[in-house]
Amino acid sequence: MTIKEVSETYGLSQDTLRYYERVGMIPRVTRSQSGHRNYQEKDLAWVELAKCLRNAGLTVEAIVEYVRLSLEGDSTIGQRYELLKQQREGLLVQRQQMDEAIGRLEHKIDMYAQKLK
Amino acid sequence: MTIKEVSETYGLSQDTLRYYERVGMIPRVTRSQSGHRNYQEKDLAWVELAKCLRNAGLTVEAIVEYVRLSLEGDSTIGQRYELLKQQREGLLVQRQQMDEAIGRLEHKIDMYAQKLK
DNA sequence: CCTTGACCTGGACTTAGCTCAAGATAGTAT
DNA sequence: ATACTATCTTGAGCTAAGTCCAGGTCAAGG
Repeated sequence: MTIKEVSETYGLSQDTLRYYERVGMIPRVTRSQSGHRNYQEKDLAWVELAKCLRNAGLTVEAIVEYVRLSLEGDSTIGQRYELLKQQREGLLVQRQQMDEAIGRLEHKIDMYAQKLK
Repeated sequence: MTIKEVSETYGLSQDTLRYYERVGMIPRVTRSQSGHRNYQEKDLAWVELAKCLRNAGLTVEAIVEYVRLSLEGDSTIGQRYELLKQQREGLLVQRQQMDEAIGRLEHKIDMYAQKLK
């Protein structure tokens, strides 16, 4: 799969895909002999994971660290476990705050709806 | 309440509190005759709202717009209604993505826990 | 072959949201 | 009064996460 196709498939710009790779948010993508990226299944899986985690709010730094550990092999499983647990905690807090804000917005929306009647 | 106290109460730095006011994320705070901020109940309520919405991920821009409309009076209720509904949609999408990522993290965490046994 | 449109790399630029610094004024304790 | 701490304003600086650009290579249709 070319970078253009990946870009269209995942809704990430080509620049962003290159950036993700450059900073190590995904491992080095498979290339053709001439150097053009040719995404394989495994590359796509990394892209998908990176996109999912970024969307949820993980920092680039955290994802880079996770990928780095993953590439280092089984000796880092403990570290990856800790890292993911920590990130999950962050997301749970974040979700809590979000729910609070949503509740608040909902309440105000109802009030305004009343007034508008 | 002085800016220092507000800062400690809400966990926002004094600089951030001034910044929020400067950009219009909260209305101008009550001052003493000498010009020092002296937060009243209503000022605190704005601070609290701003903090809650920012924590949830609303942009400064959106909050500024909401505050601007609020200060303009009842004629803007319709616009505020629309604005809040839109922001709520954004948060719901965001929460969806977060839930997906949390699920994914959970799954990986379980896998690692298995391997670590 | 040759042109035209994708792709490459490296580095500069941008945007959002703070955060820090400087220089001046105010409040408070001795 | 003196000294020390808290606040004030204005404006510059910083970090994260892209985004854009220049100058060069590659590939596919005619």
